Amino acid sequence: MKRRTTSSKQAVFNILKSSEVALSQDDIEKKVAGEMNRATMYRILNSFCEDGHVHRIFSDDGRTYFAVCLNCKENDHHHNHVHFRCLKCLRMECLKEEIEIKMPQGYTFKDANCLVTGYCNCCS
Amino acid sequence: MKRRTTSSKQAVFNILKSSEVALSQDDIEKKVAGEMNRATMYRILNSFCEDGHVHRIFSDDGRTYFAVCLNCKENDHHHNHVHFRCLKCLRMECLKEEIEIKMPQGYTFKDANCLVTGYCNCCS
DNA sequence: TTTATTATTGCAACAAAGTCGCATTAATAA
DNA sequence: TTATTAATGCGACTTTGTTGCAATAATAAA
Repeated sequence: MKRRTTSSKQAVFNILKSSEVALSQDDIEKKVAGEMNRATMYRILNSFCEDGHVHRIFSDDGRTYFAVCLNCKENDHHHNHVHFRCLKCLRMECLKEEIEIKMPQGYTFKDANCLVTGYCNCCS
Repeated sequence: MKRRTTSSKQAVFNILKSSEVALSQDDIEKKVAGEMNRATMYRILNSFCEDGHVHRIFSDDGRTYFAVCLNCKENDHHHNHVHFRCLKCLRMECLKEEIEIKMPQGYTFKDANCLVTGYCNCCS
């Protein structure tokens, strides 16, 4: 299934790319110009994740956030950096810090999703 | 609002206590003897979390898992240990390892939810 | 440039997790 | 034993996310 370039995809990608924080589908819907179907947007976001352009962050607020992969090379996605969600301004951002996880004997690591909540420097 | 001891609460707590893995509401419903209303169970689980007897794990499968606090003292809950979910047997367990997260300047830490996916020693 | 192919979109319906109001039941205190 | 109010069950609801299907449009082929 070869991917096709569409204006919807470009719009979503530009919003993600120009955002300094991770965005939920809801956030993106508010930022996008005009109308875009929710199902379509989820399909776009899912395809970005599959293709490795974007990564998901599963938050404790029940939403999934999306952010462009900055330090990930093609075929080398390391998502074991820490995400931070401010409990006051609700912004979700990627922290620089990476965590090292020693897996127990016999366990195989696949992916990590590390979320820290608290207050950012503006809200502390 | 003083808490009251009920058989439903005891049942849920015993299930959580005797489980070596973290359980979702769905998991508990399957294990509980007889019927228990879903809303009731969520209320029970939420009260356990509020009281600090149980902690939540937000998983990438969209569910919330619950586990008794083992190494947490009253008023000192440190949930910055790592959780692991096996992609094959779907078990969710608490790993011993604790992570240290250096917060950026001005940020306040509140809680951490760190989930690793992969394959456990049985499924590797 | 025109046509054929098939990825993408929008719509509506659906699914699952979790919450909430309200009347009823039952644990605890008086 | 009675009064108080926390806990329960029920049903309706919300939110996040997915899916089938017909219509549309991006790309390849002619």
